[in-house]
Amino acid sequence: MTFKSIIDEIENNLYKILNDLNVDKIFFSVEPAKQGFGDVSSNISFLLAKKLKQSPQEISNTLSKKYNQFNHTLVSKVEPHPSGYLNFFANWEKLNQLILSESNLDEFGCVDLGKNSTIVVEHTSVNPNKALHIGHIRNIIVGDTVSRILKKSNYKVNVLNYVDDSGLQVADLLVGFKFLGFSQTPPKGKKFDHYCGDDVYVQTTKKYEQDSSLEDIRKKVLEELEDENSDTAQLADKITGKVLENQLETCWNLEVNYDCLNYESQIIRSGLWAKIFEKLKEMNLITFEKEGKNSGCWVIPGNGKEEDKVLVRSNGTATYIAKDIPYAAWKLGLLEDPFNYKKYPKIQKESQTLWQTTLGNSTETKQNFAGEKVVTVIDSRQARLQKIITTLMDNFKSIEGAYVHLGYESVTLSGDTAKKLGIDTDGKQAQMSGRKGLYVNADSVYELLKNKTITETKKRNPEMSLSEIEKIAHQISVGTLRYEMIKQDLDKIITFDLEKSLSLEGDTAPYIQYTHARASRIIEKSKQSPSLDIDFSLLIDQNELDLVREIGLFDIQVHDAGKNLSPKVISRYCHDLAVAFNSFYENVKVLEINDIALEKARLCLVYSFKITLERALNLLGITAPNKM
RNA sequence: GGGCCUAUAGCUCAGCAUGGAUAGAGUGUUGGACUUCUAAUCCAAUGGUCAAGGGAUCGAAGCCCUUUGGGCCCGCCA
Repeated sequence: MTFKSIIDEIENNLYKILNDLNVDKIFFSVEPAKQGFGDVSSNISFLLAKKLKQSPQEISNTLSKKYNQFNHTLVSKVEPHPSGYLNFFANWEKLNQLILSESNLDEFGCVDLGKNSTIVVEHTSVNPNKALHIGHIRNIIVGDTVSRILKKSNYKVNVLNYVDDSGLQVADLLVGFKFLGFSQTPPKGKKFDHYCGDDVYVQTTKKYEQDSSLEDIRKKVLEELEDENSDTAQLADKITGKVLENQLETCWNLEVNYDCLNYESQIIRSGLWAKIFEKLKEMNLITFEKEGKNSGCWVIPGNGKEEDKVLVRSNGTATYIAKDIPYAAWKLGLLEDPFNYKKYPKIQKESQTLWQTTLGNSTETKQNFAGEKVVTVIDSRQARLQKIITTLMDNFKSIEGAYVHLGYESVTLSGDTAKKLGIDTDGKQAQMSGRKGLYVNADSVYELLKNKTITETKKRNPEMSLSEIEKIAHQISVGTLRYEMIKQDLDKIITFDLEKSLSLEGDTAPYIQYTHARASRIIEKSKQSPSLDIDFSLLIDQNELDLVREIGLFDIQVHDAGKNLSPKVISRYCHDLAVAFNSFYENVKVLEINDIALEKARLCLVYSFKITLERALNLLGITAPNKM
């Protein structure tokens, strides 16, 4: 049991008291208290004030007296506060034991939101024509972190990456290679994805402005892409395959894995669209326009003042959104699966198998990556389209809310950083643009961070081997980048600045990782080994109790994060844990205190902190070194 | 014109879902703490008409309405 046990005990008893007083059920709060107001607080008296025609303070008085008549093992004192709040003080000897014991279990922090059901998380989904930039990284890290939190919340999670390998952006790349004479070999030392994005794509799109005849070529290339046997499609497969591999390397380096890759080209060739189209017609969800501006088109009628959305053009071809509908339905398992599955040839971290769809034969057994629920991570500029898909899916599937669009605001570049990249915005932040070449590559951010952290680590550990320094620097760099991407709410724009965003101090991953290193060193240096066979009543210092309490809040935070699909909840929790530990570290000595029993008790607490922080950081995809 | 998001300390952000106590962090500035379990740390000072106005409430940063500033979206492009 965790801190939640004392909350549950109080809640139960308060309900019993209400019953005694013959008061209707009300929903009061019982929450961890603010600093200086005991350990747990309830607002129950405010809510009763009107009903009982008494002041909150009087009610708190009554309730605190009554509370003592009920069974309570975890509460040592109830105190009515003059403000009206009812404050509870914990029996820390018991709570210490409960929380510290529980924290040693592997399943500590697990909650049961999913009831072992299956959920799909789709994220990344970048056109395979360029390297990943810092904006894509927000999507990837949000998606990966949410996946990890959902796993901890007892969902079986299938992580998908949709590869847009047949759109305009790919066609543009092919125009560059086939007609503008770009070599298929990048300059020495440059990754192929960087070369495609930085050079071929940017320069090709620039040429469109100068030479309008290229537009026809582009159109032709796009058409040829549809025929999988054409030379163009074969070349596209080769090039997008290489870019995709480079992109995946970037993701894997950031500790992000996937379960399956879905290719847009295959969705199109699979015939899923025709099936969904029939279904939409049968269910009367779309209409054929006989007049007006959309004459001759199949449209999804807009709600109220919303514009109708064209699904099938008057020439019979399907629009962009028409590719997303079958994919959404496929993810929810609403369609017969037309795909076979084969293994992606490269190995992911922890040797997790990465599958990919194929329309050809496969010797592998059929896989199933559909879920009862689906979370699609796409930035909120696509909110309108996603809303249409969500509504359609609600019509298809009986469980309401089965399809969720998890939106987030974009990453922009600070005025300074944009200027460094050659665009003067008058100090204002700037939207990134792949076409204009205005972006910061994820790989280069990682490299910058790594060089910085190598220098810092060397400074502090001059005797350390280079390989060890590299390993630590990697952990800190990945941590820093990942933490930056999720520490604020999804609806806040992240303004990325090459200087400021790479800080290693303050509310950053290294701050948190550092507390882990401190804890590790204490454990390493102690002659005792951490154990639960200790006298729990020895932990009485406020700094100790605050730390125990913070550890005990883990499952409550996971529940919050999982329920609201909110990664930042966990990043804040990690930060709070670290703050509590630093405060403990400054004020409470563990080693050389000439009291073995006390050292053992504190060591148990330090160990408990260390493994809880590791588990919480693991939800963020961050590992903490033992030394740094 | 319609829709979505946003406004809290000089700057970057928590808190808002579920209204209640003294509105919290980081950063910045100023000062202090390393012969100590690692100073990527800690402590102190500084800093707020919670965008503005109205409403409902015993009580609003939070709920409702209006206004304003900022961002994004609204193609038979993807």
